[in-house]
Amino acid sequence: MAEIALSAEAFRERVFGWFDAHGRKSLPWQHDKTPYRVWVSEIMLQQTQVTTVIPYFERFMARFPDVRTLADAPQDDVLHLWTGLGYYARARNLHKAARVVVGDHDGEFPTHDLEAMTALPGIGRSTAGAIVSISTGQRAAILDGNVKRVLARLHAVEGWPGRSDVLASLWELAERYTPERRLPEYTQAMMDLGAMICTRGKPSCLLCPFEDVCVAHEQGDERRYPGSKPRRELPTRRTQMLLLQDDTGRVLLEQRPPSGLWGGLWGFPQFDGDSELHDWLERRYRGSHLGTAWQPFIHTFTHFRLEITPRPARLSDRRAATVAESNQQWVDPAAPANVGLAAPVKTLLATLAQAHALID
DNA sequence: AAGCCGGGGCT
DNA sequence: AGCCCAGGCTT
Repeated sequence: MAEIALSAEAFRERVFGWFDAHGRKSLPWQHDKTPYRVWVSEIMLQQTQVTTVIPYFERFMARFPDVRTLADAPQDDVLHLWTGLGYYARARNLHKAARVVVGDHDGEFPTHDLEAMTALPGIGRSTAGAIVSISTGQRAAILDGNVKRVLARLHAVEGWPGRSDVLASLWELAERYTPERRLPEYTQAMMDLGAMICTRGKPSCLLCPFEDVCVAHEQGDERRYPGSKPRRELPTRRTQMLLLQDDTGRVLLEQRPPSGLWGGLWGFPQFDGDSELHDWLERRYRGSHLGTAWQPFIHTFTHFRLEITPRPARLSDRRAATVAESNQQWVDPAAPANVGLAAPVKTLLATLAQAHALID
């Protein structure tokens, strides 16, 4: 992490200056900022964008105007108003937490006690900080996705925030900058900066109050921060592709199912293993001669690697080639019909066209 | 530490 | 068609 040429106090002053001029001040949960309303909004906003949340929040408040109403309601009613928002554990936890607040805290959120707040189902460290700072003005830090992005770029914090050391650095910065006054404004401002200026893809650095001190901006590489999740090693699947030729050199293609991998494209008959291949060949093209397998090769997708073993084979019976089902066709490898071909299939056809004479 | 939850918006 | 989003919980 790099330090910046700006004191914590100077940082706050710029945050407030920017918020007063440009921050959001009229979202539905920004008036009547009771712990209850702020809580519901924060839970709804977890992993969910503001514009999506607004109508849900309005309906929820109309039906459950306070924590006791919510606690008294059947869970089905709560889930009903959550339908379409996703992450339904949020709704179940919300309902549970309402009952805890009513049962254990006399209907009042324990906003004087961050630990008691985080003990409520569905409220972690950041959400607790948001509820407390926004609804009571007490000093409490937040570190949601927006603030992570702002701070990671400002200080060029390396690494993926899923790592505990990176997260600890970001929390340290969050705590450092959190002011003593105007907590509701500060908290909202930091989230607004992340959502409106320091956006993930194309940040508006020209409009940012920290354009002159931001280390990521100085590096000209804002998108490098926060570090992205390290890609897991891709799993490898294996498949065999049957290159079945008739005695004129034409090869059999089948159309794949309309959806899924290579949906609707044409490819060679594919098999997971030898026995499936043998069974199929025996049943459909009895007496065909299966040649020596070609060298397997790898085709990479976004989410897995496919090891393809080409299996050349030759029809014994010339008449079989004249019979093709509707999802099959015999094509000349040198001039395949004008249909969609998956990349490795296209490659194999080209190879086949060249190596034609070698296949027996 | 990693997987999971989920619909919607964005590129 | 992925990737990401005002995270937190479970394993």
